[in-house]
Amino acid sequence: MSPAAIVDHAEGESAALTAAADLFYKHGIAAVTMSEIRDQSGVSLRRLYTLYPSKVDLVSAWLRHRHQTWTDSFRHRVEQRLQSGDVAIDAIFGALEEWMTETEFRGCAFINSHAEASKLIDDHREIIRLHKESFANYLESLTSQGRALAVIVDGAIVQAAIFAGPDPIHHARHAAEALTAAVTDLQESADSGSDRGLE
Amino acid sequence: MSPAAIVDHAEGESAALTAAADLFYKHGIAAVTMSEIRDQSGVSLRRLYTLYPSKVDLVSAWLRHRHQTWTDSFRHRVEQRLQSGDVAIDAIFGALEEWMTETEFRGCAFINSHAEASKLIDDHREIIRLHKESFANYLESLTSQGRALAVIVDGAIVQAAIFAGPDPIHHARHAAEALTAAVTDLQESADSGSDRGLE
DNA sequence: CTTCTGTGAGAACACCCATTCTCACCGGAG
DNA sequence: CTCCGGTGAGAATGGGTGTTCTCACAGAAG
Repeated sequence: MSPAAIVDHAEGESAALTAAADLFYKHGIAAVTMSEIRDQSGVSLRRLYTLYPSKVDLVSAWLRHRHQTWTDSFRHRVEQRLQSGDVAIDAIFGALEEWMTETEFRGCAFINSHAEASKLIDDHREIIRLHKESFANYLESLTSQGRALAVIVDGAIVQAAIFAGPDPIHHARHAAEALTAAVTDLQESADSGSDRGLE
Repeated sequence: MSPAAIVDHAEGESAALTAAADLFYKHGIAAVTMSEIRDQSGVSLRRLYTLYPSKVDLVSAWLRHRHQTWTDSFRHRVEQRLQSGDVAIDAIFGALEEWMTETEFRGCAFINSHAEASKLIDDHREIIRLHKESFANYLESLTSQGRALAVIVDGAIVQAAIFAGPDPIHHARHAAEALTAAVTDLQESADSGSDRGLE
């Protein structure tokens, strides 16, 4: 039971999950075969099935893994911007835009998976709900109006996947600014928020 | 070539399309087999394939049909509310809420289809884009900020499909009101020009 | 009546895929 | 050295699916 043993046991696991993540995200769950995952990962079918007893288990592992990595990456980007002096809305939408302009961007893995309706097990639906719930909570910790902001962001993600351009995210940012500005107005006039170019 | 002949030629076509529409929307495209469409419609496989040479053609016909029927239904609901004196935002979100609370609601057929990525032909992607484009144009004819509103609405649809409750649509309406309120502020009071539907 | 066209019912075909199995092989244990 | 558990490569299995084909039949035309 040395540390090396643990590494040994996990051998190929990370390669398999990485390949699965790449393929599932790019092509959708149903369109990817176990053989393709073997080809891309170099992990044999036999080992694949000892690591994940069925494709369902692999999908499940992918969704959990995706939740972790995506959340980490997004929060990291947001926090970087916050430390650069960005206000919350700018940090959030800057991070989103950065993600959406990646060449591999194909929308939200969880929304996409949810659309493959009948093939999903209840287990998967639960992970999807939890991811969206977690994301909304995070936005809520950054701004008031977090739930409404989450709706806007999901709309932007979906439209960015359908139309390839940058318009959806700009419209979303515009809506988000109106949303938070309205609250700011209510919250006392305070200083005169000179509307920066909302572009 | 009497009118009866035309009817004869179309015999079963409507039944086939109705069944396909129901099944595709409920279960997703890939999950529905031609045999299931035959069983539910009563149209034999042979006739099915003379009407639609391949499943791809049937999917294509469904998307076009869905665009028509959904758009008609939505506009009808909106116009009813407008005539009842609702302001544009209330008419739009009232119509949406009515749709989303139907028991068969499973999100937007176009967003869902788009998520089944690799199985879609370019033809289908184009229909999906056109539908969203058309919808945004319609919102734009009803309110200023139509594009941003379209983003919010898509977010609400997606979240309503994931979470079953009414919260997403309420958050969306809240955001939409903030959006138009902000513009109204800028535009001074002014009167509301009632745009007739275009197209 | 016969002939021809088009149909329904369903078998047949030609794939594809998740999952399992075979078998030769390799490294460690005794 | 032999023995053995676990492995990779890939074939086999069992089931499913889009599409086509067979065949018997119904009805219009001659």
